[in-house]
Amino acid sequence: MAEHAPPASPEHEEKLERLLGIAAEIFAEKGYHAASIRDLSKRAGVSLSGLYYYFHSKQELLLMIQERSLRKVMDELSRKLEGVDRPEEKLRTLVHNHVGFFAENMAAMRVITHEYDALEGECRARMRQLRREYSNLCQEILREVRRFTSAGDVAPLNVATSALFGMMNWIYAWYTPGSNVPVERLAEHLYRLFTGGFIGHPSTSSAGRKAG
Amino acid sequence: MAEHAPPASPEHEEKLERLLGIAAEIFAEKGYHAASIRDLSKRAGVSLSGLYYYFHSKQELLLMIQERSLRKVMDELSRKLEGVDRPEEKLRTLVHNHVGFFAENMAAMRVITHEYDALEGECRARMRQLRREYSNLCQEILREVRRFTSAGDVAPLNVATSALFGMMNWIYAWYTPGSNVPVERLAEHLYRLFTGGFIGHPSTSSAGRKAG
DNA sequence: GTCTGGTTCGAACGCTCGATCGGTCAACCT
DNA sequence: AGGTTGACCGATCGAGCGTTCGAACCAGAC
Repeated sequence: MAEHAPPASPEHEEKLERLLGIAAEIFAEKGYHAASIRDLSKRAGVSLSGLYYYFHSKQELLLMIQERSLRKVMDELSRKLEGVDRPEEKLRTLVHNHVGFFAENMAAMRVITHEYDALEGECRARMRQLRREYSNLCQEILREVRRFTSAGDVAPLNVATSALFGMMNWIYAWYTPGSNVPVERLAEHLYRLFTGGFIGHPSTSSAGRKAG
Repeated sequence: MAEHAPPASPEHEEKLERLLGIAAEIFAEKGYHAASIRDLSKRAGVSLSGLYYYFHSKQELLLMIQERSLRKVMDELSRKLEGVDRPEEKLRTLVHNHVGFFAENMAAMRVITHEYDALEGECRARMRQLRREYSNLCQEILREVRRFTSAGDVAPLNVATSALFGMMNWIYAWYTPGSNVPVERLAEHLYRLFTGGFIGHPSTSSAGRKAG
């Protein structure tokens, strides 16, 4: 192993990022197993064997796409959470960050949610760890929200967490960015649906801004 | 076409159902493209070519799994909805039916939600139609709920519908039947989360049963 | 016994896939 | 000028894929 160690030169990293982006698009379109390295070769304008200079295997390519993207989501969330104290506002930040990143980076996010099972062995373990971290962070925020509001035990925390991720991740199945529902509005809708529910409760809650 | 028309004899149908069940399991485990007809051949104890007596192609096999399963869900829902008048109860019935069928038929439901894009051309169109019917039914129920309750315009109906399906369909990513959360309880949790939200509203709603 | 038709099978075809290997070529260092 | 190295490529390998085809099996009817 370590046959061709990543030189990490800026140009190298730049081209790698470009390849990962194109690969994410292809994986998102056709699915990991149906997509071929030859597809990537054609669309990127790089020879088949030339691609293997940037990754060891198709598996590693998939892992890099997922790991880098999810890390970006988590890093940006951490940054945005600095200075935020109110639990409900933390939750709101998480939803907006997730949905926003999702809409702006549809291909990669689709690969994360849809091709997780395509990872094998060590690769799967690495992503499982990262996903768990993210999920735990979300669950802890929910715990705070519950403690600091009148939230009863409508559902166990893990069920609520999964439900929230379900709402957010299902976006890829129906939402097309640039539709009549802008991203920020969509995020706010999902946030309110989750906290207040479809029927909603009288007043409470944060932003009074509504109007359409 | 119509080379070997389905004789529809009881034994034929029975064996076909068995094959579809096993195929659903394999597709659910490895994904449509990663799974091979040879896998099905081995697990079913039928020769490779013998399988093609029951379907014309891998595509048709996938279509049959999805179409039959979703139709079952919809038929059973229609049956359960007979005699139900209150909109909220209709919604509750839909959620319980969907989640219940999901948990009891995990493989097929996973194939429906996860391998829809693996369908091509005519097959995709057929399933799109069926999915649209189901989704529309759900959306109409939500419309009724909104009209007959104090439900404000927390979110557009299509967003709410998609959010609900997201919550329900995401189950396959985390829930294992027979865990510490029984299916009926899970369904009720999701129903309440969706209608009342995570923070919830004072009283309202149906079943007063809570306790843990 | 033999005919018939639904059912099953072994063997093979053509194709695409992920991955490898030896080689080329410009850029840089000494 | 000679040598090293990072970046890239054409050709190819072996494996597995979906699908086909003709032959065999095996009830029950005659």
